[in-house]
Amino acid sequence: MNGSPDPRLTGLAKEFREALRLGVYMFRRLDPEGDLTAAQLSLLSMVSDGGLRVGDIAKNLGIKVPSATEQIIKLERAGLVTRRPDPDDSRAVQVAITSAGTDAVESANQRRNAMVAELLEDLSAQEIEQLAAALPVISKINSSFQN
Amino acid sequence: MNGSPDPRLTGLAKEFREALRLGVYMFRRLDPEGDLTAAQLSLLSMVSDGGLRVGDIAKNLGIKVPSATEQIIKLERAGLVTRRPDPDDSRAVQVAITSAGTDAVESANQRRNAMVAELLEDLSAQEIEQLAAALPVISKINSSFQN
DNA sequence: CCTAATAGTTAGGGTACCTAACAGTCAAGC
DNA sequence: GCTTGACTGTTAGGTACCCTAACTATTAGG
Repeated sequence: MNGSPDPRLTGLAKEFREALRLGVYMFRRLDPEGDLTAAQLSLLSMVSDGGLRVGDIAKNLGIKVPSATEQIIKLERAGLVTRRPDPDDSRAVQVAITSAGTDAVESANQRRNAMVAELLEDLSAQEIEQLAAALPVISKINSSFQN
Repeated sequence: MNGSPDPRLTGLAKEFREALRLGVYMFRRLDPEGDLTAAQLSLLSMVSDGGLRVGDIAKNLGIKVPSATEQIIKLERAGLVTRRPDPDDSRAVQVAITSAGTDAVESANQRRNAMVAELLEDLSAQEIEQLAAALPVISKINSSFQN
């Protein structure tokens, strides 16, 4: 917005970007084979709490609508979600999870969470505290970036 | 290593995975157009402190050797790195940054750091503290995952 | 030497994004 | 009521970045 960056913030920004980069690789390697991909799991988790429209899914995932459509069609072909026109607005499409989808999310999340939990076991109590405290901050930064 | 996950860690693991997912999208969207891509910048930053072999680059980036070769060739074509056989081992290839590469890293980092710094400006002092404290923990988790 | 291990490259393939162009539906104003 | 413009998705075509498998070249051990 303005043009005068605080030098201290710039240093933190650099570290933060480095952590993000590491996170990208970590996230990628968290993908067990023969399972849902990370992108599919993210989408499926999102609709598991209730049906959503394609546009909302795209917005929440931070991707464009055509990319969301593509993923949704794949999941539909796999029998994990259903697509039907929104009764209130025939332009829109409601995406809902199937019971097979629920099962898939369940087991995929469980497996990945176990993988991560195992990594967290090596942390000290203080480190766990520090990590837990920072996660909401990261979410906040992300949502302010959505604009 | 064992089979009894601490339920508290599992909860944190879930939140952490979600933060990672957000981080992935954030990192990607940090890519200004007409600039280096995130992957290219990561690689280029890595060799900017001194020449490295292809295999080392791949290992540090957490990708396979052919993927590294591909990126390196692109960067070479763009005049940002040079490739030459390692004098001590003709099988190996030394990758070094050029002055144009150094300039590109410099400006790309500066631009991205400024973007992130701007996001950080919206945080409270406490949130900044919390974020700063967690970054080393994230790095630690990542390096323990490399194994 | 000859064989096994090591370092990269090439070839072929897949996922997940993107923009641009399109079709269908809704809503507002004349 | 019909047209116009805004909105919701889908289709088409393209790109970035990663992978495995197969190959070449070099090194090192027996």
